[in-house]
Amino acid sequence: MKKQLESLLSQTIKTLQAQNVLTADINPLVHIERTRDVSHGDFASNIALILAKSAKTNPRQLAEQIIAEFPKNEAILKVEIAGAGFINFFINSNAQYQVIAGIQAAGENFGKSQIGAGKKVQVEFVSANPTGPLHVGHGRGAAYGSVVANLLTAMGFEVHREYYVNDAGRQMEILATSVWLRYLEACGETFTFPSNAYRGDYVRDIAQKLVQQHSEKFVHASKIVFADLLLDEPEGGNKDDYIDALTLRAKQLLGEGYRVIFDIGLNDILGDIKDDLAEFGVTYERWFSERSLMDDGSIEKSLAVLKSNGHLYEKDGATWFKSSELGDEKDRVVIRDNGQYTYFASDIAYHWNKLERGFDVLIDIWGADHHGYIARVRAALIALGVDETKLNVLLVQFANLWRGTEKVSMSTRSGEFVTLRELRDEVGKDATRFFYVMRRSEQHMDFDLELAKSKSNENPVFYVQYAHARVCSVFRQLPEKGFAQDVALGMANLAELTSEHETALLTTLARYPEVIERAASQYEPHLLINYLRELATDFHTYYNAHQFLVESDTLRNARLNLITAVRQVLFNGLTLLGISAPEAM
RNA sequence: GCGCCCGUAGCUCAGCUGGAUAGAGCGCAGCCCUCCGGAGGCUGAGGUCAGAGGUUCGAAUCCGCUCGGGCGCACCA
Repeated sequence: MKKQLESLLSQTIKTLQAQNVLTADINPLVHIERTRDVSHGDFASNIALILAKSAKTNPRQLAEQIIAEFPKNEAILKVEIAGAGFINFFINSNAQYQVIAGIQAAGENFGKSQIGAGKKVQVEFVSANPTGPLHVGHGRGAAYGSVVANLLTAMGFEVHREYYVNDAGRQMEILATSVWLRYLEACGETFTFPSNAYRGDYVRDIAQKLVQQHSEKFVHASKIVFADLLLDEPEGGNKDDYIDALTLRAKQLLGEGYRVIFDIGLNDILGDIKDDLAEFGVTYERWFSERSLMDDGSIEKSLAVLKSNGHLYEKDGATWFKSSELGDEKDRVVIRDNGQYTYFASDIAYHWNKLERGFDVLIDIWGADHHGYIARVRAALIALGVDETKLNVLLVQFANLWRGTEKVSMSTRSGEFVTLRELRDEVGKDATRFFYVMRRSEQHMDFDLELAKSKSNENPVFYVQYAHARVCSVFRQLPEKGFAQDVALGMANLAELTSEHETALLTTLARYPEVIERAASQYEPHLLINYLRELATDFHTYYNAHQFLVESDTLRNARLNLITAVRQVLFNGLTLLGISAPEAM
């Protein structure tokens, strides 16, 4: 309906241009919006206000002319001018009922479109280092990314979900070293655990597996391991230098064995992350290995291109990228003075690789603490000579956990962070996903565990799911009362749905495709959440005000068709969110 | 210090790319209710949209400034 009005309106504009009422050179963005107040009709346009100036007339007069030329249409009851020059459209009530048939016909496809047909979108999200379990910060990115991907899929895009695995680099080496040290402890060696190593219990668990699989094969006496090392930070040294030195020592002592330990750590943690995300309803088409970019020469190749384009230089033994010339605040190192690539170097290669795979749109979902990274990645893409406008970086702010009025303290340093798995175990998948995407992603959010768990109307997840269950409950009672649904009879008598609750529901249902399109195109899943809460509210209000299972066969079946449509839309929306639509609760 | 994000009811948050009287939930005040699931219903109070400017027919929304909060400014990822 909205689309129809928009196209009729732009037709009208063209007509007026042909009549020289409006100049031909303007090409206004015709925009129809739903009214907030019923006295303003169903839809409204501000087009006259926008064009009045260029038409050298006043808005109300222009609106007059627009209405005069507006094509006649059966669905439109009347068109009015209001206020400063708004054009209000009143829809024929018969047209309002069509949404029920539309929902029935489309079923699970209601709300989907083909706007993105033929376009490939890649969504990269989470991509946490496999150095430990996912925590609640990653959880928000996971929920957000997967819903954005679902929304884009519903718009007809070919969506490719990807997790970039940092399976190379210093952090992973520190993990491997940490595993080895815990392994040594398990084998009876005693020493002071480095301050910069990974201290989580999961490291001990992995070390234990190492013991089981390889017994004492990798044991070296702590005397030798720690011989002639630098000082650790608590002793007045530098913790980074210390752990790097220890890693080097590990490689020397272990030889090939170092890689075995490294891979055990990597595979164990990555496996855990994969399970965790799968249980959270988050799936990927591909887990992209950073190491593969080193192995196949991609990093070398992309740096070579940068070099030949004159964007690299040497300074202090390191190789720098001149990102400051391309919008970044300073230049960045791509090869360290010890010859190792920085994380940024592989990221350049990775983003180049993404574009070479032919995606029309790249979406990167990052934690908000990485925002400083955007400029340099963009700079790199420009320097490589590829279309950097395809890259969209979406930032997700952190979530604070609350238990009622108590803030749950989290500090990564002490290892006392709350994991995503713990959160899911306590709150459940549905509520976790719902709460994570309930707020705009770039908004800091408070996540109340007590509220998320509560079975009451204050809990929005419960409220929405309960609306779905309630419709199902009505249908369970149908045979108990000796009735059976007659869909055709109901469709033929939709005109009996005349109460304000019913017309409100009809409008809300009709809005669904618009909401999905907007949520998808702006990457804002919270719009869908808000919509579902409104739909649930409309339904509960209706439920409280009217008996559905009335004696009249025509009215009863009309109402059953309406609530069937409600159930379908609730189901479709919840499914896009990756949340279940229970039939009873 | 520089950069990015944010500031809307007591609290948590919406606000449809600049529109009509700024909304919802919770909380608060009052009233009603014994009906398909009481996991109710109705009404009300509550706002300098952080502040002061600018852009225009029109600003919570756009632009520059001030204040306040978060984050980032590595040869870490």
